[in-house]
Amino acid sequence: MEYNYNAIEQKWRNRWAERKTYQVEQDANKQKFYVLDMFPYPSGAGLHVGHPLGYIASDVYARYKRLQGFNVLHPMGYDSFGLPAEQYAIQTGQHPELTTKENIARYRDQLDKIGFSYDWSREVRTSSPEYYKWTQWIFIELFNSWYDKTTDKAMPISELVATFEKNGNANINAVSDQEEVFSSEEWNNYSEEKKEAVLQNYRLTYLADSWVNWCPALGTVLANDEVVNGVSERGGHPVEQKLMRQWSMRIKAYAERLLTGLEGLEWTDSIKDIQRNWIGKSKGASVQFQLKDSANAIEVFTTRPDTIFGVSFLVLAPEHPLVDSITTNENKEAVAAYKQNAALKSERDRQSDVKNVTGQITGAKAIHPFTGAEVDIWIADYVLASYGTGAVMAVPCGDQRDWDFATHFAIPIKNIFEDKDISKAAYTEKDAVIANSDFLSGLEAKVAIEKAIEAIEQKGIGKGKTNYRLRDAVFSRQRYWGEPFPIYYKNGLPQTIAVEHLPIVLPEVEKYLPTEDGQPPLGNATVWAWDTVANQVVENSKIDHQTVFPLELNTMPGWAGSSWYFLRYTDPNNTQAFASKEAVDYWKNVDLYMGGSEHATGHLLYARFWTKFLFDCGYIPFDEPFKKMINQGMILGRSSFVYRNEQGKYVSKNKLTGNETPIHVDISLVDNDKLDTEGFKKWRADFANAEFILEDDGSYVCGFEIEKMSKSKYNVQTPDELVEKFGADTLRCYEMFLGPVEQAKPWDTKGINGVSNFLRKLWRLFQIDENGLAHLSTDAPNKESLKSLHKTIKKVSEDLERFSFNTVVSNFMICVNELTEQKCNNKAILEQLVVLVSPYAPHIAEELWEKMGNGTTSVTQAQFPTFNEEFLVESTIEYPVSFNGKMRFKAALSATLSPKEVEEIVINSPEAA
RNA sequence: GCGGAUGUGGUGAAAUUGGUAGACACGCUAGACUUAGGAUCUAGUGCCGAGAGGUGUGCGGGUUCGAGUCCCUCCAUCCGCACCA
Repeated sequence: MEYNYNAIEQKWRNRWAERKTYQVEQDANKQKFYVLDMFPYPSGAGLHVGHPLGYIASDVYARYKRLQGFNVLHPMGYDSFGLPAEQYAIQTGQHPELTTKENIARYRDQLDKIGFSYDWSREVRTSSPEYYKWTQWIFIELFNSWYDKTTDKAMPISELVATFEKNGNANINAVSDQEEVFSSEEWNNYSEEKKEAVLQNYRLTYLADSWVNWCPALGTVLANDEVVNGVSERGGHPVEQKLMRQWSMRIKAYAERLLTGLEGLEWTDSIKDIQRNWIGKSKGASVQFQLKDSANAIEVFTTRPDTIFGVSFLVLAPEHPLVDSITTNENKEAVAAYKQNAALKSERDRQSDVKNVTGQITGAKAIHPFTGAEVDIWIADYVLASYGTGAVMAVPCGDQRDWDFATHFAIPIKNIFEDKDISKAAYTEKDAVIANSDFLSGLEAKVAIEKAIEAIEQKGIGKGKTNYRLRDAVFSRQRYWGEPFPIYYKNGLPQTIAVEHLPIVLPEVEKYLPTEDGQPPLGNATVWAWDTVANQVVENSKIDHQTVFPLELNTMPGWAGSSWYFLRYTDPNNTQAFASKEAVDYWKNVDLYMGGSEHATGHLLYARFWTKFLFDCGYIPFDEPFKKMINQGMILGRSSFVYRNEQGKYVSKNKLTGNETPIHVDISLVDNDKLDTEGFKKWRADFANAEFILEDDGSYVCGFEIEKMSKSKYNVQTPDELVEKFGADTLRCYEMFLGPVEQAKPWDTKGINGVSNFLRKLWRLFQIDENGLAHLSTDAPNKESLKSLHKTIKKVSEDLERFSFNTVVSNFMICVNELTEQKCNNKAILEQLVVLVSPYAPHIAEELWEKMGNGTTSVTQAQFPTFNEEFLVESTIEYPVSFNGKMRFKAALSATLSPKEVEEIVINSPEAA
């Protein structure tokens, strides 16, 4: 009987659903294993062949772990808040919820066809109120917490308030923006507004006026990771700096723990490095420079306190708060002009202008703390207001930027390094011996740094300090399709809404655009006020600022819901908590996380932050969300092009003259680079009367390019057609066979026949007759077949353990080829082979499993075969190696021996003795 | 500029610890069979050479009995960061 994959796959899809084969429950007797895919945003384009690559790999692994007896949690859901649905709503008026639902249905349909072993009873959607209720709850928890540096964890804000009432804030060691020190009396006499303003400096999520990345085209602010090269990540629109009152997350509080936590993670070095880089820790010192004509001092941050005797001027960021007050009269105009110029420059201009040295002297002078010399104070936009203290001590001999600046403005450069030439460039290595530096002279830089910090601290003008480049993350978005904040405003002060009244459900609006006076889209809602008596959302008209108050108009960013979703899967329908204690204690964190590396500085950092926070609060027993991560590479599309010339004719590739414009053409109209010209004419109205300049053989040859798959490039390969044509099992094996999952590669179906053949050969081994019966031998298996099988078991388990998904398929092929050649139809052998193959090709495995007489059980309940070395040993070859004039024997390292075994053979060889 | 990764046939790629480089598959060549198929089977296929043989993992060195693998220099490609003091 032929291998009819369509019928078989249909049959098992239904059975799995009926039997709830992949539903898992907590089971204290079984060890858990949590395999998770990054959940997708359900876009209108549907799933393309790139999506399933990671999903298939993780599904293979989940199935493998299940066969090993683990209780495997393998869920799926949707990151369903997002921009495209909202933009579609703006254009068409269709509610984003509707669009999202339709897209999810399509995704689900596509996913089901590929045979994933997801437990769909645990599906989560970030846009469902039952889910975002708990996103809102976490927000409130953050609002009600502050970071205590002494205990190095988040603590309840109520304890902080209690301390303020008793002792003021003098002994509080917090991560905060609070600079003012107050006593308990002062605190107790503060107004409510003042108290809240102070608390905002401590809360882990807070409202503050801050410089944010404002994207006028998108009409919203963006987090740093959403801005790439000065333009928005989505859409590539320009981004400018704007001072706005926004919610922020005090992620900086976790900078050090986010850094050290990386060490224990099995992530790739490159992702860890990207995060390290993003956090950007640097050690150094802060030093105060007293102003000559004022009581004020300028605090600078430096990583090279050892070079302090090389300071020849100070530079402030143009936005530095002291600039205006210190500038001398004769420089006022020039400084103001420089400041204005700097403010007008966009991020992008500033970046492209790096090589251009600019600056302006303020006329003010500071006193060098050790030499007492007067040093000029400049402003320049190479100093960033948002890093360190917004001021630097310039050491031109040791810093290239300072050197460039000094050279440009003809400022004398003092050399404080022994035997180093600084006439052409600064000497920036940390290996020089310091000279001309009083008590630091003669010391090596490393020693000098410590000595300098000591001296600075002794003088009381600064201290050793660590700085992080990581900024607090802006948490407000001026959008409709996101989580509403559980916040209302009383006298302008933010108030939280108690968890029992959550969720605060997204209100209906007539327009999804911002309001005319620039308010976020929720400003269009007419039922968007909070009644503190009835504890519900009521009409805006009822706002009286006594019992009914306005609600927050911003919504949360896309990363809010995705920062904790892995926790929700452990207990997705809980209405009393984000997840029960028992559930998170049992399932714990994700053992294997599969997803793209593009989330390195976004989702992956924020999820780690929230996990650490929830850990601090005692809600979860771990402080890292994802233990092991694999980053699947992007599958690229192969776009096809037609070329239109100036006369409007379409020119075939080999007839091009160079003056034609390439136009993307739908890849479904192209076969083997040849265009279906009739189909092309029908494709779009403007091509209906297309005229062609063809090849000599009368065909039209298209050009191609490897690009990211996207709807607009008409190069999207959906998995559906391949499932239809070859079957899901073939698609699964083929995607794994393509190469290492981590690697980006263009999609290409050339090799799919080979994989398809493999499954057919596997089918044929079972000699299934016209009545669908397998003809297998129950005799004792022969040695040769046992060897083939066990060689494969060994290889496959080793390869799966090291996540080498592609080589596994090759080993299956070798095994099937060998068994075919051996004419093996032994039941005991083939049964184990079926189990072995089932993670890759679950449908055919189930069918064969059934045909072997295991009708009542599923192959998913089988045991993963164990490797028995006794079937392999005789396959080793020994060969002589000439070594130091003696002859020795060493075993050839065929795949069948472990290093230990090889060692033994070397020792036991008579010649070696 | 800094940090990370990668570099192997016509193609996708294997080679886990330094031990027969190119497994497995695509493609290609020749043949067999046929109900002519995107079917199956057989043989061949790194490069040079008729052959014996030589040569070969981005370039150039080094360590080693032995290097795709370890070390150094350089080159190329990709990714991340980028006036971060």
